[in-house]
Amino acid sequence: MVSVGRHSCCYKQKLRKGLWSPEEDEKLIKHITKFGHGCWNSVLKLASFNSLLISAIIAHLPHLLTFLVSSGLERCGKSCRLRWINYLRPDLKRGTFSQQEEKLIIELHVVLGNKWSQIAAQLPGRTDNEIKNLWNSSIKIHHKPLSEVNDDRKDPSSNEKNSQGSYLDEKTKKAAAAMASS
DNA sequence: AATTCGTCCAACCGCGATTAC
DNA sequence: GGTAATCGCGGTTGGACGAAT
Repeated sequence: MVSVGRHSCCYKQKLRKGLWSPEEDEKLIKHITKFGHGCWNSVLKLASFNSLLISAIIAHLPHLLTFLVSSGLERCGKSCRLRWINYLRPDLKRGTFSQQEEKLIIELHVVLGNKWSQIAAQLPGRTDNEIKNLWNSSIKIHHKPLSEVNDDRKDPSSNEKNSQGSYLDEKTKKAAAAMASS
């Protein structure tokens, strides 16, 4: 079985790697707006198809060559998926995490461990990658037992601990526990 | 002003799970 | 049922950038 860590298409074709350019972002957004984001490999396949179509057209329109070729998305589906999820999705919040969000992450981590995608599911507008980065860069270093964290971060204006000494509401806690057990 | 160091974050890699043929 | 392709996740890396020297 071929290792799929790096898609076979990435070996067969000379696909781009590294940082995304604004043009590539625009191309990906356009594609997803048009075709949706259910099948990530279609991004590449359709982009390739478009390239073929475009090639036929530009054979007669040489002056359009530069623009049309540059519009091809030479990325594998996996890379496109990641870019969309972590950066281009319209519902992303971006910006710094609030104290409330940090507390929630810490508490969810106690229940879920390194299940970043499940933690991210409890934080609308945040990605698993963002949360993972936050954890690895700051929270992990200063991580203390939850009781100490609560003492340190107590903010009377916004958050009241519930009866369990937790900032998680019961609904969220139940959801987290259910996910952890399943 | 130049260099080194540390931090942050976007993106890649490898793997397991799932789906398609 | 077996194999290949695809998806999604978590771990890790590398580069950009600011702070310190």
